[in-house]
Amino acid sequence: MSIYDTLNPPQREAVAQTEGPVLILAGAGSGKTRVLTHRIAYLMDEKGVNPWNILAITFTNKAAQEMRERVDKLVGFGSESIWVSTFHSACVRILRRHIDNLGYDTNFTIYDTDDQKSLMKDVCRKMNIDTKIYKERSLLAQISHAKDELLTPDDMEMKAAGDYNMKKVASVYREYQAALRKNNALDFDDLIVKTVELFEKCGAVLEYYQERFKYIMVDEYQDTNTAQFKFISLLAQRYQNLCVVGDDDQSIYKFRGANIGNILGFEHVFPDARVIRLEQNYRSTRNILNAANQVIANNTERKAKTLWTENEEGSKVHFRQFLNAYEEAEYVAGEIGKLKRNGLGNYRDCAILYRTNAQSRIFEEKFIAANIPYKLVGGVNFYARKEIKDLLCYLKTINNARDDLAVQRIINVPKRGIGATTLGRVQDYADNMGISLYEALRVAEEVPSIGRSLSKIDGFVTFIQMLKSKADVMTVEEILQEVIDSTGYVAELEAEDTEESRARIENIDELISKTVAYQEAMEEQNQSATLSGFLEEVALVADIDTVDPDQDYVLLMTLHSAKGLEFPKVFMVGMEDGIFPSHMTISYGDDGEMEEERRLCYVGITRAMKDLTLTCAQQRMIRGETQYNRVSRFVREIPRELVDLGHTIQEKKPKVEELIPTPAKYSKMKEILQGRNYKPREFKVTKANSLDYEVGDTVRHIKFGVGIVKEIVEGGRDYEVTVEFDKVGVKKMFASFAKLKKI
DNA sequence: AGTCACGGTGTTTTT
DNA sequence: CACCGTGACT
Repeated sequence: MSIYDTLNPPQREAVAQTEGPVLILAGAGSGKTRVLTHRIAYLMDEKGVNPWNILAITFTNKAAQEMRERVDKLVGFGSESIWVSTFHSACVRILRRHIDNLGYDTNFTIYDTDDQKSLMKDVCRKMNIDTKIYKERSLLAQISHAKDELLTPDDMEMKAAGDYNMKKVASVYREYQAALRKNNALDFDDLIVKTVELFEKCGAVLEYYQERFKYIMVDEYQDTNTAQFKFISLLAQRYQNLCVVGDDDQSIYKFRGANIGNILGFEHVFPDARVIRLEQNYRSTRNILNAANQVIANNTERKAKTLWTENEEGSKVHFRQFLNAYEEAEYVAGEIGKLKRNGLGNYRDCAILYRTNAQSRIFEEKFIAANIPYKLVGGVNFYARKEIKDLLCYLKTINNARDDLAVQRIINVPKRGIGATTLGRVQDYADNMGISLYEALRVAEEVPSIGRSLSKIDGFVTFIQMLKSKADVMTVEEILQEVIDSTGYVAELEAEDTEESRARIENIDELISKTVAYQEAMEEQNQSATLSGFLEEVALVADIDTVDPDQDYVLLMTLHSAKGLEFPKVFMVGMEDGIFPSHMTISYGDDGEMEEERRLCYVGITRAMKDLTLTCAQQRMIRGETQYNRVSRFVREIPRELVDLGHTIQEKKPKVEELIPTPAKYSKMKEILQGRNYKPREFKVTKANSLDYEVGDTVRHIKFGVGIVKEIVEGGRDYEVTVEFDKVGVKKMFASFAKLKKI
């Protein structure tokens, strides 16, 4: 009995077809991850392919990690030398080695959306562009779209022809790229674009990676854009062993440049491609799957297919309408509470899916009130918090002093008395001399009319220089700690002593833990932990990557974030025309956009394994005004016989004071929620109450093997444990990361 | 230099 | 509603 016997015939075919281009059309829940992992195992076990020669692209880091684990279970060796990563991480890894060929330093900075916006602001100011007419947001959006399509500023200008507006955008694009280059920075889209550029410019580099990646697999292929496709096809050109897996019905990222033509036209680009369809669903009950099939059947732009399942019929799809959003949320919280109390399931079995992030708030409120642990995925990123960004900008400055944006942010944080006027003068000087802001600061005595600020600037420069010189010998954690100590950042917050400042300190502690976790992860993979490595990881994590399947909490997230996941019990909330499908699509969208919304609905429905509940409200507050929405058209597309309507409208007749929160109640809730912004959002116990081992015990570490506990020091957030290992000597580690087992 | 209050504006979705 | 940027004031 081999591991491949558990696969169905088309799955087995997909696994065994290792040579040449392969397109796997994998319906929702048809076991595509199983196919991919078994295929990798097959390549290694049966075909003797060196894992070093395999590249697998996944959509999130979390998926990458899971895939690695599952391959490990199948083959038990060698999975660490497979490249499993997202497009972005793979490109960064390549660029870190070779981007000097394009005239950047290999320690380039990665700009997030905030950084892009401030850079664009600078660019507009310099170009005298009225940001009332040309909004930074929209300029960036247009540039991003151009990059998705691999269009350069020149291309854009040519395309513009007589179009004045587009010409203007093209010139902004050009300046924006120049500014990025000056700061030795890349934005998200550049990561892909520059890698393609590198491949096209340097034949030797491309050849190296073509030789290296003899077997390439791409997951969620329907959501790749033109640039990503180019990246992949360049790599696969030589050996043509390219296997892509996707489902055109789950393409939901058109707004971000995903090119559905990549999947629909695959056979055209690779004429000898083998096409394999996986249509048996193993995930959902028959009722849920039928509902999904019926909804998606309303789309015309698709490869026709019908998923089927041998699973049981299951309960009907529940639909409930409420008077308002409060009651909707209360019902959901109630149902989940009931489930847990009756021992019919855990919190982690449940997911709340909504169209927009703004909808999460009210569920958080009700979950807090009902004492239900939850984790919010998405929304405001941890790394976007002020205190975190400040500290990261110190690290960025130390790592890449050409990053003017980072220098600008921290030069007066904490207050050093270097104000806007002084900074403006230095910036002007830098611009005139064609040097970076930081270089100008280093020679500040040559900047005219600086006056008294000179000594303050000198202090700052000395401080950064000191850190730069130490950076090579210190760990990331030590550098961060040094920044915190020398700037007095935390000390200042401690002195403030408010609810908010305490929460900020907690966040900083968490950042410290993240540096430690990073160092340990690198150690485990036998790689060295570097500052730029850490900054890169920080830039590329998605919130979904931090979901811990061992924690028992309800997940709250957008339908987009839910892609690729599955849950026994799913609540799709806010099922109203104007919310989902969105107001934008209904009023301004074309058929294509409506079909994309419908695919999003299909994705949502097919996340559910056993139980699906759709809810909506008759009345809801949006941006300060009350809206009255009809039931979503998607709900009406599900045949009646598959739906359990309950009592059509939930006539709970709430007491007035329940419906409208009293001011006192309201402000209390607000306090809780604002506090939540600063406390870790999940109900995660970072620090165990006690450890199940003590000094003198023999323990096992997943990587280091067996050792004896020498010392346990209780820190604020965690225990620091010192262990003397038989093989690798004495190591210090944090208990919650090390997962030591007493033996 | 830094803080506060006001008014205008706007988000669908994200690596 | 909530955020951001601007402008006046300390």
